[in-house]
Amino acid sequence: MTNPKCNICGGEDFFTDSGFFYCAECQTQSQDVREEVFEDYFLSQKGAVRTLKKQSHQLSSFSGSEGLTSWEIFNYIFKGLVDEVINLGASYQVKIVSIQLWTTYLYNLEVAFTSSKINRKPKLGLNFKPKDAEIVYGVKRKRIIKNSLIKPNAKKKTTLSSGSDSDCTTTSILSKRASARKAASAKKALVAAEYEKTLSTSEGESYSQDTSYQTLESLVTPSERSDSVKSQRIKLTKQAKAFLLEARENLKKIKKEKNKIEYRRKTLRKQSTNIDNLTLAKIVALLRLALIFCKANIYIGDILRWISEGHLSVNKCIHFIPKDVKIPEETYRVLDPNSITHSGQQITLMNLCAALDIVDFPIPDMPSLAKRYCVELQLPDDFANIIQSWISHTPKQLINIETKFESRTMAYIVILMKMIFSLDGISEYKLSELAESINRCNSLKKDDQHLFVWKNWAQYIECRKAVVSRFHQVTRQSVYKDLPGHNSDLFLEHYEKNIFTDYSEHMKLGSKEEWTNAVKRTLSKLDADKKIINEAIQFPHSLTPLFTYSKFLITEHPTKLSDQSRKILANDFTKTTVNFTHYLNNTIALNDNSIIDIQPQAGMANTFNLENFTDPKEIIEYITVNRKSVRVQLFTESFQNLEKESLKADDEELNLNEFLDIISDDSSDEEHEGDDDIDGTLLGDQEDTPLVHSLSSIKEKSSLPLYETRHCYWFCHKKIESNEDFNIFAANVFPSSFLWLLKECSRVVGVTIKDLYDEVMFLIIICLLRHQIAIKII
DNA sequence: ATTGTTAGAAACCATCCCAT
DNA sequence: ATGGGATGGTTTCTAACAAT
Repeated sequence: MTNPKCNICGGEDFFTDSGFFYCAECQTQSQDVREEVFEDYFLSQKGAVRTLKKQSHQLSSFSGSEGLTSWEIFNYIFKGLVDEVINLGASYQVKIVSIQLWTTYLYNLEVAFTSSKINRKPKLGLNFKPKDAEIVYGVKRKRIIKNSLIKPNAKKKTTLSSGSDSDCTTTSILSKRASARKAASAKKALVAAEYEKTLSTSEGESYSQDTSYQTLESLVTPSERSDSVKSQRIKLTKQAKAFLLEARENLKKIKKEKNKIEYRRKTLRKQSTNIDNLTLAKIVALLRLALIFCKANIYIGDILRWISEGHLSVNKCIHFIPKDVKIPEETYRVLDPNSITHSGQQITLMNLCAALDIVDFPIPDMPSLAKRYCVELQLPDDFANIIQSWISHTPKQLINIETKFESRTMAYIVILMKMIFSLDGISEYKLSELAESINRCNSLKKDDQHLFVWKNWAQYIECRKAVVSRFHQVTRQSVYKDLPGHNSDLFLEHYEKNIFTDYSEHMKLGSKEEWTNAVKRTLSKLDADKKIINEAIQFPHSLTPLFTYSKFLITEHPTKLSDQSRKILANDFTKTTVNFTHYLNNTIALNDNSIIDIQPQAGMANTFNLENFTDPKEIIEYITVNRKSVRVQLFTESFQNLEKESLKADDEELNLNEFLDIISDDSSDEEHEGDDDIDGTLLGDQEDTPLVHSLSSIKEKSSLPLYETRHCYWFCHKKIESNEDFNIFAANVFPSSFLWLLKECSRVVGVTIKDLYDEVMFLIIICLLRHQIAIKII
């Protein structure tokens, strides 16, 4: 490689600080160098990495057979993922930002880029892999495992008695596994006397005799004379040392040997999820962080979906690593992709920011995300516009790194849907009828925009799910997870391509491989007789999966769809409008001079006003969710009015509870009035309205009610900790339409309905009430 | 005094290996 | 072969703190 030159002064010497490259001459930070180094770092592994990491060390005479350290393996993977995500539409900038994050992260781990002057060896964390220790410090793996920290007295005894290398007995706190096993057996053999003995010595003046303490402090690796490579001390990171020191103090206080073992086990276990412990999940979090900094319109949900669809090969990340490299089994552990989840990524992301001292970051473009969700859900354009302007009027201080942008954005959509349609299980269907009637009339006039019909839309969404999941395994899994699948072709095809990784080269056995092969054989056999119904269809990657896939199917494979589903999917709801009030105070003149009179009505939401549940305790029993009380409130005023009133009433923030009480009092009167009227008019009208497209049915002066649902907003506020409890609560309390919408929206985002509803509550309480941000609907 | 938030502990899950 | 241990991860509970 040719040495990069500084743009400013042409110097060729660079030093690193905190993962950034600076020209040695003029001290300017260099982006170019960074990039080149990145390429080298990533591409010519052997040379660049080791040079950067431990340039002048004798150990650099590695041969390929030595294997790679875990960092190098993750380096390949990270590089591979970054490339893939760029292919999927992210800007090239992601690569550059990735370098910065990666180097900073490694710097934090004290692995690389720690100093420009001295070439330090990578330090090891608590959960280091024996292979890393071997490569970097020449410590034999066996040796590490043999001399384990967890091992209690049994070990001490033997080492002490063996005498000679009592002070270089080692340790790795790390090989807990083997050691604990030994500890268990040692326990039996060992006995109380032994324990008394050590106790007395350790309580005594000198700890130096206690091997475990020594290990904690000196962390020396054994020198095996027979070794050609001179073994060295293993150096641990600051955090690791601090942890060990603390553990030492705490261990002093613990009397029983059994408890000591337990303590060691527990405290070490905690370290496994530490951000310092590099795992696949953290690589994905780094990738997401890079995307945030690049303002890419790619979010956790997209990454997870792409992973499951195979566009991001996290599931088979082994392919990123050169064929001839043998991966130690311990490293395989941390390559397990199965446990990467949305909430976990969110937490990891926050931890990562904390670890890297990231406090400032660009705010994602939530309006465009909202637009995207609206496209995916095929919501009307004017609906999307309202959402976008609403979001852009939300105060920025409500957003920080902990914000779950995706859920938050979707929460706006849920709330607005609820304001318009009330979603109490009744109003939305009444509105659908009204809309259909109006549409029927308008269809004669060409230019008029059609109204959004809730129930048709719901039908469309359901149909789309069903159709796509016939051909797309991932969709099938996410949508009909609980239903038994009956398309083994689809499953096998997906499995072959995206899930199965051949571990046999790297892993001992086994059992998993045999098992999966057996299942695959069986499945293949099942289908052998049948003729193949669906050839595998390759779907394009997309940020709006269901929308894109359904369009893809319609255009590319129309013959595979039934007429009816084609018809339903042909609907275009984005061109409809939710502007019901447009028709308010208007009458629609029909061709034959008959007239539909639209009468505004009070909202219908009171039908779900929990009259049945006025006493919170009843609810608790009813929904069998225990613990805290349920607070349910009902709104019947528009938010605009709320704002004015509350501003008038008090300059300071109004107590939320009082506020709610006032409102609900006001509400009850109005509602009841409206209720009766509505039922009367509506039923009468409904009977007369045939499904057929017929004007004659609409008599002169017939009237249709228009429900101004936004004047009548309800919500339930309940703090429920666990997902399961929340599901029970939701199933019992929420109207079915609302629950359905919640489920759909949360699926689009990729979170649980509880996560989404938490954000909905946050928006309502914090944004709307406390900050008094009114939304003007329509 | 009561409530809401929060970090951290504990419980739980799935996977794999090894010693028995 | 089999159960127990280690591991990385997720979810739920809890106790301490903060805010009313």
